[in-house]
Amino acid sequence: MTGNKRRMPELPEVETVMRGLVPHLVGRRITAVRATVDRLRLPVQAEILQRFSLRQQVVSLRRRAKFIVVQFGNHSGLLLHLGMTGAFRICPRNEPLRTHDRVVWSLDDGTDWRLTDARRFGSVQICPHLPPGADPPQLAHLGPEPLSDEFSPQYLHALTRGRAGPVKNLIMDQRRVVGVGNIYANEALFRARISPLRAGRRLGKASCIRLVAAIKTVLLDAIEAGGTTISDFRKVDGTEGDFRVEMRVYGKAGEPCPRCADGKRIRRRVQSGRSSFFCTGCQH
DNA sequence: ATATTCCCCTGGAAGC
DNA sequence: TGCTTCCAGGGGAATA
Repeated sequence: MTGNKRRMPELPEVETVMRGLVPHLVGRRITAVRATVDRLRLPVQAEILQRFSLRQQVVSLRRRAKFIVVQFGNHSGLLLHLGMTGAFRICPRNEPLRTHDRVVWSLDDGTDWRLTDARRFGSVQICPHLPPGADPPQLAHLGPEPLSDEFSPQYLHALTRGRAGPVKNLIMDQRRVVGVGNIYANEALFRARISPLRAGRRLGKASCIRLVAAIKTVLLDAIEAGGTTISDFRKVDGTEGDFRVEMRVYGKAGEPCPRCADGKRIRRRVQSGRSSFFCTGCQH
């Protein structure tokens, strides 16, 4: 079965990780950088990474989609992605490297900031020219943030017009709206009582209102739940925050629907190579 | 143009 | 027990 004991870093997790890093990184200066691999999902350009981050001071951090942007003081910065298994850790500089430590930034307070990523689906990119607050050019194609006012029922309705493809693919398309991964796409569609198989063009205005609200709610709930673990993150002992947002359908194939009175079973179906979980009784 | 498939990678679960 | 196979998913390239 599709268990998810370990939560993938979706938008709420990335937001929480970013917030947890702030007190450790902002104001710090980078004294050394090294990589233990040539590439993650993308090549890790160690020399360029060195050239642009050495002696730089971290001014701020922000999240865009599932990326973390680290702003340096000289209009440069880092663009980071955790992929499927990535995590950051702050630890003493003399701590031995762990198996999956991929990139290590040494900081001027004697600590190391390390990216650990077993499956190497993450990425570390340098942004040589990054004005404060600007989006790195690598992110130019991204759609609006799901929690912004720009992501409205009107917006969703407009972009579903003429779409034959399933609505689930649509809300996971980063060009339309960012940050909705497979897990929360399933959960949001369940909350909105919309089948993941439904064609985009068959979404009426009422459905768009429900779906936009469901996406925002499920993400906000998860951020709130993650927020309670930020103190854990700050313990810096490598333990991961455990999100306690209750999944209602994801990974629950065969279990009774938590909403249908007759207890119809949750179905699993593969859509574009990703598992969809839904109830045929209450999602249409 | 849109819609779908494939690939990167590893560890844990399931199967034999 | 131990080996093999399957499977998970983000994102972007490739393909139809």
